Amino acid sequence: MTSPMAARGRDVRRRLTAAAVELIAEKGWSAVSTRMLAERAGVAPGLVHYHFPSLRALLTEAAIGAMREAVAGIEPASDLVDGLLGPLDAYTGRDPVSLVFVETYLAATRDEQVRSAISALVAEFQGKVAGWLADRGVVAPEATAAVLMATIDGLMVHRALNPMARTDLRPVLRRLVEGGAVCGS
Amino acid sequence: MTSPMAARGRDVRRRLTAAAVELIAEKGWSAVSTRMLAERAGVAPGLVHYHFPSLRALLTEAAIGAMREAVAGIEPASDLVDGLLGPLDAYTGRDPVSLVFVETYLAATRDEQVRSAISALVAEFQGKVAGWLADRGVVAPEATAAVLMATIDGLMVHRALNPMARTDLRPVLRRLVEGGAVCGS
DNA sequence: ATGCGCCTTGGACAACTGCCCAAGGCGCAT
DNA sequence: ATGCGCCTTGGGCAGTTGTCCAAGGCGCAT
Repeated sequence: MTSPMAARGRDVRRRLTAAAVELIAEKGWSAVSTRMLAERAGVAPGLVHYHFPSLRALLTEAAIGAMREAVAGIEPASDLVDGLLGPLDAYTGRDPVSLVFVETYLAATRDEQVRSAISALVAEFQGKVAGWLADRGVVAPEATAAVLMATIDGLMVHRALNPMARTDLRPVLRRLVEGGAVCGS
Repeated sequence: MTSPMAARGRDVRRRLTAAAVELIAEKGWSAVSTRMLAERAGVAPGLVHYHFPSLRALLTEAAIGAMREAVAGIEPASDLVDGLLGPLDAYTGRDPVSLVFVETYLAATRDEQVRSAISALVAEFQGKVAGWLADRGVVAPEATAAVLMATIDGLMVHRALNPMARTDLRPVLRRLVEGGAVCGS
């Protein structure tokens, strides 16, 4: 199906996007350079522009791929707060995934292509969460999902500044999803 | 008290920090250059390193000053959600203030000096909000304040991607501060 | 008018940037 | 062994970067 050379090419592509995710987190989106990328991926500098049309295209593809992957692993649990905070525990605000999320949010502000891609990703996941909330009888599931997602992203950012115990926060977050249902019923 | 020359010097300093805030928002923290800054401030390039020891020092001072100023204007209202969302209405996620906040959060990840300054600023304001919450009988005021601040910052970021009506979100946010008090009483 | 401080200018420096390209390597069919 | 495609290399290009610095300007006391 594929020649050994083509397989090697695909491997280089993968190594470059992996290096991009690392470096976006470490240095920041606009501080990542082609030569940095090549060195981290263990390839020659010229390869970056052979496999990708531009540096921006590489960063965009890498970041969106990483975000899509991170979000794909989240499934509805019986306890929604625990289910959503579980992944959050792994994301300290200083890990690559958290930082790539925030860096990409900011990049979206300055690049329409990134903005539309991220916007779609967030909207899709938010819709999924809204569905889970609706199943549980939470009122205003759409708005609640929007607030819940924003809170999680905000907590990731704030935790990088000032690590806080997730356990203390859990009962407060529960108000978001229970306040509308339990309290009113 | 001050000579005309010294006054001129102070004016240049102010123009440079103002330009820094604009450019951090427009281009991103690490994409701001000395010459960009000088041009925007209307001064010669060499002046940047006369008035500031380094580019990083200028960006840090400018960003922290802008954040301190933005936070200083927030006072407790009778309705806390309205009081905190009022300023949020002005911050669309694409205005200089919102972007400087997020950019500086990320810069704090890579610069210990920025991190400690921002951490103190956030902690101080969070403590103030926790006090307001405690006055209103909200349970777990500290944790609630932490979640509330994170939610507001998260909403700023998400609104830049996908503008959403603030009015729809307000009742959901109210659960955060009322769930603990009203529901239980 | 001489000297002192502070502010300002514009250019120099080496290092780095994104992007491009001639030259070569490799696997494979002919 | 010859040719074809894809992948790879390293260097070149023009432009930008942070930082520094000699030279000059200005207000003011002497």
